[in-house]
Amino acid sequence: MTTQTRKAREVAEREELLLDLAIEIIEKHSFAKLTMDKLTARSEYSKGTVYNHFSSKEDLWCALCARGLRIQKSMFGKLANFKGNSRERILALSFGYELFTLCHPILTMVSLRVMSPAVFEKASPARIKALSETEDEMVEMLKGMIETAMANNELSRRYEDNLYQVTFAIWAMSFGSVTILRNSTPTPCLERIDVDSAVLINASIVLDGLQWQPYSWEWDYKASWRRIAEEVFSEELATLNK
Amino acid sequence: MTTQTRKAREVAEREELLLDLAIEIIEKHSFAKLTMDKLTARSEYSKGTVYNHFSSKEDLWCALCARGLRIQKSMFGKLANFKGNSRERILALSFGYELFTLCHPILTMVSLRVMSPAVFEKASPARIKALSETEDEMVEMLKGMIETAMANNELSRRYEDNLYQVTFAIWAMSFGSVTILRNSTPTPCLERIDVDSAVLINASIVLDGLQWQPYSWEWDYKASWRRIAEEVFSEELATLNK
DNA sequence: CTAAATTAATGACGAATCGTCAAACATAGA
DNA sequence: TCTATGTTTGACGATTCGTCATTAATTTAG
Repeated sequence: MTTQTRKAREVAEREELLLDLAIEIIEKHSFAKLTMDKLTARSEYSKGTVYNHFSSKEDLWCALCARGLRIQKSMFGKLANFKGNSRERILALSFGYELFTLCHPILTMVSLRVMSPAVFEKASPARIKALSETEDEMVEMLKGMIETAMANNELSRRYEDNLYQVTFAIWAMSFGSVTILRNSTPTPCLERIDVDSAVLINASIVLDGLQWQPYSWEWDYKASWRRIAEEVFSEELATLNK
Repeated sequence: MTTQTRKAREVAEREELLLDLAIEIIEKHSFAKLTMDKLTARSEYSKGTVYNHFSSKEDLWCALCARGLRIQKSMFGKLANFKGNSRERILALSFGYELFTLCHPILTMVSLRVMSPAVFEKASPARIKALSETEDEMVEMLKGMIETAMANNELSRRYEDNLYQVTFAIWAMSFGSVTILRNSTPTPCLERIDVDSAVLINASIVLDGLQWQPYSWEWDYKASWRRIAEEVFSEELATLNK
């Protein structure tokens, strides 16, 4: 029915609007200051309506997290037409993830917070389903790239029988590096490393460890890093430096 | 004065007691259910006294986090008398960190939560100082091990001029692996890897990438992992399996 | 086009929580 | 014993969460 779909679209649009407002509140004040009352007050709707969208505060958090994952996925999708060797393409993923955390620090912080059973228990099932599906799609994308490279003999066959282990290694290093860099309190260790290249170096160490060719000493991956910035993510970088 | 020190000791003991109770509350209910009122009710003190210890709820979180770091540090201290090559000793650190998250899941969860500027802003300065000092001590311990190994030519000299970068790489991989494994929602990727050896494998990939000798294919690090369990952490493992 | 039925929006309200502070209490020294 | 200093108490105001009876809007049936 056309009225049905119109209604659904309006609801979806309102939800996006509410998420925009929620982000605005966190930006202006802080994560703790995001309350349902404030969100209601800032919107042109009432509390009940807000609760029609988000079954609880935790559900709102998950909705923000889901938006973050949607953005990540769309950023990863951009490297479909990026030409480069398989290692460069993996690096592009790491680049994209770091760039996401820079462009959307609030959504990043939210994902970190949401990562806990206590939160999931209070979120609506539909929300959780959407969330984990998007996550799986991204994992599968990374795994697909590893599979192809393995078929082409570009990395060690030692982990051939469990590609998910390799996926996990790359994922864990990206996540760990970026999370510590961007969310940790300032510490002497972090002050003494080059923040701009830390993620590239860490990814390179992992890829070297997987004997993923060409090795870091056989190829100028700093140049690749710059090329990824220009050819894939110029748009995001422009808005970031505006 | 002896009364002074007695007073101070009593206060410190009471603080530890309150932390025990806080953990108990989170264990029995959930992180969100830990309220100052409940903590007060469960203790034999009043709200004002509890607030004499913790300037805010966030300060209480930081206190829990500080306890976690103290425990981690004491666990790392245990491997002073562990005999093994330098790679095995690094692995023992990863093992210790993972074991900590298994023995103290609540403290681990808290550390993750606390990792945000918004929380630190509401914690007392003294608490933050204690926290970051303990953290630095652990980073320096790891860095020291890397330094020694570098001096003995046991890993690539490529990162010689910035040992903190190597420190960060190992730290990021350990943190990322454990955090995703233990805090993430169940996802197909994680269901298809061997959770018990994932941290060892990821650490091995990083160490191979650093060309840290002997390589993972030249040495039975699974045996090292078992040896670490027996020789260093048998005590903790016993309480874990009780 | 009107009236009934269904669906959506509203905001006042109860319960729970945070952090404060004037008053009660305890302790140490004169 | 009495005073000065420090500690403990719990009632209280201010917020916040989530609910639900009431009101408004929309759809359907006649």
